Amino acid sequence: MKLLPLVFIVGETASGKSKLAIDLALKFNGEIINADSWAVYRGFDIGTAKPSVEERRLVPHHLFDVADPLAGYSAAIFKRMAGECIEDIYTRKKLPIIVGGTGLYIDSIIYNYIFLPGSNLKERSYLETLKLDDLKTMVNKYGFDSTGIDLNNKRRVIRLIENKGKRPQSSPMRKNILILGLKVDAANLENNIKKRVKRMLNDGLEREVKRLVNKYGWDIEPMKGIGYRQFKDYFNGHITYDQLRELIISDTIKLVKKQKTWFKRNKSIHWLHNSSQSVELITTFLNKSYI
RNA sequence: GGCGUCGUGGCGGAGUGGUUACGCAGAGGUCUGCAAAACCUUUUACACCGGUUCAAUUCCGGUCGGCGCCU
Repeated sequence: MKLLPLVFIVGETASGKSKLAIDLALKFNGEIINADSWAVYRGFDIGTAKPSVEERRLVPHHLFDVADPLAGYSAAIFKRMAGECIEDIYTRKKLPIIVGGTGLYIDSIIYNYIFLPGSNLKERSYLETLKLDDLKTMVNKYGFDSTGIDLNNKRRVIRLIENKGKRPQSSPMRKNILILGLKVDAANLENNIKKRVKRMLNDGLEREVKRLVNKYGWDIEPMKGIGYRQFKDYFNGHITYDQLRELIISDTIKLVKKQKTWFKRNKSIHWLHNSSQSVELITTFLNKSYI
């Protein structure tokens, strides 16, 4: 059985993925699936640069606002939901376009990751209280195979214990996919990020953060994101508004570097330099596929 | 002008007569239920000149610069 065609648009923050996705969805009768780990949270709108109401009216957008900030989210949940969306879009004879900058989420679909069961909250919070050395001792005691596990990384060791030594699975790259990558050169990127952050602040990011903090406090996971956590010091008076803005900008640049590192290793990405290229690539791709 | 004090890599900040402290930033990388996370590797220095010493960033003298006090 041949898999139906699937298009990905990946790349770093502020590279223009969302806009390209809308253009392509309009042109190729597509629907957009979000693969950004922060835009899934309800209420986290401005800081995550979610598409506007008008944009969402133009093209169906999926997997935005699907997570309760208190409940959290994960790559495994994303993979399941995205799978459902993809099937759903196929039944409508439309083209799914997965768009996002979270490498792990993208890979979970490309390589069909089979995640192991989630963690037990009680066990997790207990394991988190232990020191890394104790966790390692535990691994040895139970005889779990730690080959390939980063034993300096507490989270990985905890996962190994939770999984009782079992390892997750993956498959070779999914067939019949097209991965488009958006890249911006360093000088422009920094400029884009500066503009983007200024825009967010003008659009009322401060109000949004204030509202979210009042509702959830600082400790929930999505509050630790860029454009949110930096406000804590600002509200406390430890930094000025200018410092706040610069901090958000530099943290965004750091994020972009990590995103680049992730996508660099996927040799199947077609890196684009202009949007017309993407139209040609998809046209060719769809001619070889069938819906 | 005199006395004292300080002068460490992009920034912050230890320390020593003879193995690069360290943190941040920078560079590279890992990545399967927190991934905008977590973790790993790594570049850059001891203001300048002279002296003592087998050996000086570390001791001594001077120069320059910062800071403080005094006249």
